[in-house]
Amino acid sequence: MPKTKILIADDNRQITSVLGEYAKKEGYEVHTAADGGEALELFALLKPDIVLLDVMMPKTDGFEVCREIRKTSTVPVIMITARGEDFEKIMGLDIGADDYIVKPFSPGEVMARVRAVLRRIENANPQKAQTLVYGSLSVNLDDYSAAVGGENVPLTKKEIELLWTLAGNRNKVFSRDNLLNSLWGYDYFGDSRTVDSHIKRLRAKLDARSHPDWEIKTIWGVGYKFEGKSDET
Amino acid sequence: MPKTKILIADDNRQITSVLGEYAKKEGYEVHTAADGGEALELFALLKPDIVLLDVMMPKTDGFEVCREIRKTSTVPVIMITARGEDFEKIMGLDIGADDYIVKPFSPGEVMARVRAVLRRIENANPQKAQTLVYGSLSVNLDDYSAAVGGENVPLTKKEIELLWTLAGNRNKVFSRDNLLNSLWGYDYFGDSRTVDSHIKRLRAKLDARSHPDWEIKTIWGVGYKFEGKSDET
DNA sequence: CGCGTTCGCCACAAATTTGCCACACAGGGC
DNA sequence: GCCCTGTGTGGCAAATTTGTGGCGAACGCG
Repeated sequence: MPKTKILIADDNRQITSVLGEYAKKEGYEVHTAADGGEALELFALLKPDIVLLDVMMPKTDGFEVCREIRKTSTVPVIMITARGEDFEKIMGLDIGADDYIVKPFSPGEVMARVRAVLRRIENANPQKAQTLVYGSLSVNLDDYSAAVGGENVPLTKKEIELLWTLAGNRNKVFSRDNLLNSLWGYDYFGDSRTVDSHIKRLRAKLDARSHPDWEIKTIWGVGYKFEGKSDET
Repeated sequence: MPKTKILIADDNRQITSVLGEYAKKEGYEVHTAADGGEALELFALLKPDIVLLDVMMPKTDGFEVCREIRKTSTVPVIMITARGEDFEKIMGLDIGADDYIVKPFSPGEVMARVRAVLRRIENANPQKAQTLVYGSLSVNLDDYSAAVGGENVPLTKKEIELLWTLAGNRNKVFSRDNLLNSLWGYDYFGDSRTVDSHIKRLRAKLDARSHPDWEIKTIWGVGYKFEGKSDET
C-alpha cells in the first residue's frame, strides 16, 4: 500500500514545517506549498489524498484554492482559519471543505482531524472486505461478527474491536494503554483495568467453543497478546 | 520497563500538583519545577521523557526553557499558555514545541495530549528491532518471549529485561548498580543483591536447555556479563 | 418511556513475581 | 592454609498484577 499523500499549504513556513514533521512521523508522504498558486500546481502534479489549506495566503487564498480543487476533484480538504467566523463559508457548498480547524491548534489535533476525515472517506467506500481469518477463528469488521470453528459467536462492538486488534497483530504484546489508545481513543481518560473486563468477557465467549490453535494470553506485568500455536501464515 | 518520566514546570503550585496527581495515577514518574531555572536543572539531571512547560514563569519563561532544552535534546515538549496569541511563536521552529495547550484546560485533556505525543514519538521509531538473536539464543521484546535452541523458555518480565540488557551488550560487564539503574530506575531503593536473585533464576531457566555458545558470566568483584563464545556478529 | 444490552469500574480472591534473608561456598590476598 | 569479602542458592512472605462476579449508569431500540 503506497503512502497516503498529504499536501499542506500555509504561508507560514514554520507551521508547514511543524505539521509536516508530525505528518511524516505518522507515515504520510508530505508536500508543502507556501501560497495558493503553488498549492494548485502541486495538487495537479501530485494528486494528494488529502489537502490542508490555510485560508489566509498571499495571492490566491484558501477559499479560491479549494474552489479550484473542487472543480476537478472530491479529495478531502481541511481548512485552517484564524477564527471561527468563516465556518458557514468554509463548510458551505460553494467551498465544499470537509473539515476546518481554528487557530490556535495543536498539531496532534490537526492530525486527529486528518485521520478522522480519511477514515470517513474510507468508510464511505466499502470496497474491501474487512475479514480476518486465523485457523479456527474468523473476525469480520464489515458486519461485526466473529466465528470460532465455523460457529458464530455473538460479540459486542468493543469485544470485536479488541479481538480484531489482538488477532490482527498475532503474537504482539499490547499493554493496556496501547489498547486504550487504539480502541478507546487517545483522549479517553479512564481505568486501564477496563481492558481486563473486556478481555474477561471476550475469553468467556470464545472459550465456549474449542480453539486449540490459538489463545489470548496474558503477559504478566506487560499486557495481552493473541498467540497462535500453529505455524500458519 | 522503567516508568516514563514527566517533568512539569509551572509557577502555580496548584497546577503542578493537580497535573502531577493525574500523571502519577497514569503511572508516570512525576517531577515538578516552580520556575524556568529549576526546570532546566531538573531537566539536565533527570533526562525526562516528556516536558510540560508553562509559558509564563518567573525569571526564565517557558519559551526560553524550551529553547535551551532544544539545544541539547529533541525530547517532546508541550507548552501551556493562557491564551492563543502565542500560537505561531510556540509552534514555530525557533521554539520547536511538540504540542500546545490553552488554559483553562482539564487535566484529562492534558494527559491525553501527553499520551498522544508520546505515542507519536514511539511510533516514529519503529526501526529498532525488538528482536535479538545470538547463536542459540533469541529474545523478543515484541511478544516478551525468549527461546534457546528454538525452544521457548518462559521468562518473567524482569528476567526478559535483564536478559535483553545483558545480551544486547555482549561482553560488556554490568555492575549490580548499573543493572539496578537500567531495569529498576535510578530511584530504586533496595538491596543490590536482588540482582543476584534474578541472575540465579534466569540462569536456572536458561540452563535447562543447552547453549554452549554463550553464558552469563560472573566477573568477580564487578558484576555480570553476557559472554559469547563463538565469533558471530 | 420502558426494556434489554453493553460498558466501565469496583472489590475481593487468586495467581505470580519479586525482594530479601540466611547460610553455604568460592576467590583472592597474605 | 586462613581469613575476609563476594557470590550462589533455597526458601518464603510481601507486593504486584490479574481473574472474576457483580452493580449501576449509559446506551440503543422499539
